[in-house]
Amino acid sequence: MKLLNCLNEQQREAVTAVEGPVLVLAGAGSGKTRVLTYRLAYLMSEYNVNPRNLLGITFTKKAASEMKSRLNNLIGEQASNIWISTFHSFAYKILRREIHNLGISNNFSIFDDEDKNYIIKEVLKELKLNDEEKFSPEFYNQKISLIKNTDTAVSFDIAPYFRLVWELYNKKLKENEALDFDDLLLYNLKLWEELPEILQKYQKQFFYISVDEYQDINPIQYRLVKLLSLAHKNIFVVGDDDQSIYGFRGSNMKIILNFKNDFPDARIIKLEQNYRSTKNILKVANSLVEKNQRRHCKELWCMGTEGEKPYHYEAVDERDEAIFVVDKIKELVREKGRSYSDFAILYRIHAQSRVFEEVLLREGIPYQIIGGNRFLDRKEIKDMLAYLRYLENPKDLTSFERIVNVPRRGIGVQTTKKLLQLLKQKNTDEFSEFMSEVEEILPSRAANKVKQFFLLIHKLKEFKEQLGISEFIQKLTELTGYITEFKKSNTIEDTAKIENIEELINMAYEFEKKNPGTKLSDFLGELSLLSDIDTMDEQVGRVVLLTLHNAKGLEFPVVFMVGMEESLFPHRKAQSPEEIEEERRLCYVGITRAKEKLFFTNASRRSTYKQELYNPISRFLSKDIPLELIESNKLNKNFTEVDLNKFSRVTAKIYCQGDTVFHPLWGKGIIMLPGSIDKEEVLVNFLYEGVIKRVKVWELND
DNA sequence: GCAAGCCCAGATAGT
DNA sequence: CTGGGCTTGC
Repeated sequence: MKLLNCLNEQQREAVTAVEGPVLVLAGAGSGKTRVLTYRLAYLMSEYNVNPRNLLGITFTKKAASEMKSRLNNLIGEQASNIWISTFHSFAYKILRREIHNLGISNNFSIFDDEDKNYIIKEVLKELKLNDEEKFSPEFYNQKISLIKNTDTAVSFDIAPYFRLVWELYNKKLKENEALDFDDLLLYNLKLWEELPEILQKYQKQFFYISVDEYQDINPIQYRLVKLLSLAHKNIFVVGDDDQSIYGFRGSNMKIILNFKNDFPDARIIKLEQNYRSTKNILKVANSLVEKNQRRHCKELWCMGTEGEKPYHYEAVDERDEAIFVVDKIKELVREKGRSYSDFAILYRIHAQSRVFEEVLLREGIPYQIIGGNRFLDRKEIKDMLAYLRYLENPKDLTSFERIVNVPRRGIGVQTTKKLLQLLKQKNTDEFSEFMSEVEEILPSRAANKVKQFFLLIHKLKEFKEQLGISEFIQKLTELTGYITEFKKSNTIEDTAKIENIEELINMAYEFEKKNPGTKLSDFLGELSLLSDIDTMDEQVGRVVLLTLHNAKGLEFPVVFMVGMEESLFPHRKAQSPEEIEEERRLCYVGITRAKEKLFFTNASRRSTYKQELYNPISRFLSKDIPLELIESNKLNKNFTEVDLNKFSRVTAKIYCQGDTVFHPLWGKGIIMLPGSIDKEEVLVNFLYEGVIKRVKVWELND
C-alpha cells in the first residue's frame, strides 16, 4: 500500500488505527498533520469510506484548506466532499440549517467582540453599575465568555450582580436574534441535547471523526465531540499537551490528559520523532518544557543535524532590538542566499510589531503582519457589514443603530432612541407598518429623514434579491452615499477606506466564485469566522510578523523570538503558577517553529505608550534553559544570580538592577535604578500594575 | 436636537 | 497614538 510507505512506524500505526477511540500524542514537528491527512486518505482508499461520512475538525480555516488540498494531491477529487472545518464554522453551518428548532431565525447575526462590548456597556448603563474600577466591560466580556466556554456557573460568585449582567446580556442578544462566538458552540450543543432526532441525523452521517489540536478544545467542544461520536465511537484525536495555549478562552488541558478515562478502550500512540528542527533547537525546547509539572511525559528526538546553538541578543531598547533582527535578516539573505519568506518574527503581543514594521519599511524589506489591526475591524468595513446584517436580520437593532446615521443623514441620538423603541415593539423594518407612529412621536423634519432612510432600506432590499453579493455591496456603497463622502476628501485615510471597501467587494466576488449559489448571509458568516492567520500568504517572499499564538502549527527556517522579558513574556497578567506554565508552553511553541536557526532577543529598556520599562530577561531564558545551550551577548553568571522568587530585606546600597522586591501596596516589583535619588529611594517597576515608582527603601518588605 | 472638537484613558492572547 | 465619551457651539 503506497500511502503507508512514507510514514514511520508510529505514524503508520496511527494511520491504520481505524476503529474505536484513538489518541495520538504528537510532539511538535512530528508529522501530526501528515498522520491526520493520511488517515483520511487511507479510510477512503482502503476502506472505501464515502467522504461524506468523514468529519475533520481543525483549529483554523487555513489548516482546514491545507488539509483539503493535501488530500486532493493524495487521492484526487473525491477529497473535496469531506467536511473539514473549525468547530465554530461546523457549528455555524449546522445552526444555519437547524436553529429555527430552538425558536431562533436561521438568519441570525453573529456578534463579534466589539458588538459584544457594546451590548455589555448598554447592560451596565441600564443596570446602573458604575463600579467600573473592578468590573469593566472587558472584565464582564471575559467572564461571560469563560462561563459559556466552560459551562460552569462558578464565576457567578464574583459579584452579586454578575448574574444580572449575564441575564440581561443574553436577553439582549436574543432580542437582536444574535449569537456571540461562544453561543455558536453552545446552541449547537443545546440543539443536540434537546432534540435527539437532530443529533442522530449527524451521528449517522459521521462514521469517523478526527480532531486536530485536541489539547486546545474547551469543555463545550468536548461535549460536542463526545455526543457526535457516541454512535460509532470512531473518534481519532491528535494533540500535544505541551502546546496547550488557549486557556484564556476556556480550553482545558485536562481534556487531553483524561482521554483514557473518557474512552477506556482508547489506544494511545505517541509520536516523538521530530522532523522539523535541528538537534540544538530541540535541546532548548525540551529543556524548557520539562520545567512544567502538569504534562504527559515525552521527549522529542530527531535524526537531523546538530545545527547551531540558538543565539540570544540583549538590545539596548526596542529600536535596537528591531535593528538587530532586520540586520540579521539582511545578512542571511545576502550571505546565505535565504529568501525573505524564510523568516518569522514572533512576539507575545501585537503592540510589539510596530517598531519592526518601521525598521523593515525603512530598509525596504517586504513583510506581512498577521493580525493586530484586522481588516474586518476597520470602521468602514464594520459599517458596511452592519448594513448587510441589518438587511438580513431586521431584529439586529445593534447594527441598525450603527448605520442609521452613517453617513450623516440628520438622524441624531434622540431620534434614534425613539426609533429603536418603536422598532422593538413592531419587530419589522417595513416602514409602511409604523409610518403613522413615527409621524406622531417625531417632529416633522426628523420624521422625514427617517422616512427617507427606510425608503433607502426598502430599495436596498429589492436590489439584494436581484443582485449577486459583490454587485450588491457595490450598489450599497452607491445608494447609501457612503463612498462619496470619502471620494470628496482625497486624504490618505479616506483613500485607504475606499480601497478597503473595494477589497471587501473583491472578497465577496471571490466567495461567490468559490461557492456558487450562496446567499449574502453565508458570506457574512464566512467573514465573521475568518481568522487572522487565514489571510497569511506563504508564497510571496515576505518576512512574516505574528504573535506566538498565531504561529501555532506553522514552521519557518529562521525564527526570531523577540521581547524575551519579564512582564512581557511571561506576561504580567499571567503570573499564577498555572498561567506561568501556559506561558512556558507558548514559549515552547515558539521555539519549535524553528527549523534551522533560532534567535532570542530582549530589550533592557522598552518604551510603551505610557512609560519606560526596564524588564529583566525572561525567566525562560535566564532560569529554565541551561546557559550552555545558548550563545549570548549577555547571558552569564552575573545574570543568573537574580532569583526572581526570592525577596530579601536589604538596604539601597545592595539592591541591584533586576532584583525582585515586594511592596505592601504595589506588590511585586523589579528594581530599575538602585539608590537613584539618594540612598533611601529606589526606582521600582511594579509588575502587576505595570507602573514605575520611586519608593523608600524601608517600605520594601520580604 | 445635531455634530464638531476636546479630553482622557488605555492594549495579553483570538474563534 | 487612538477611540470613545462628554462638552460646547450652532
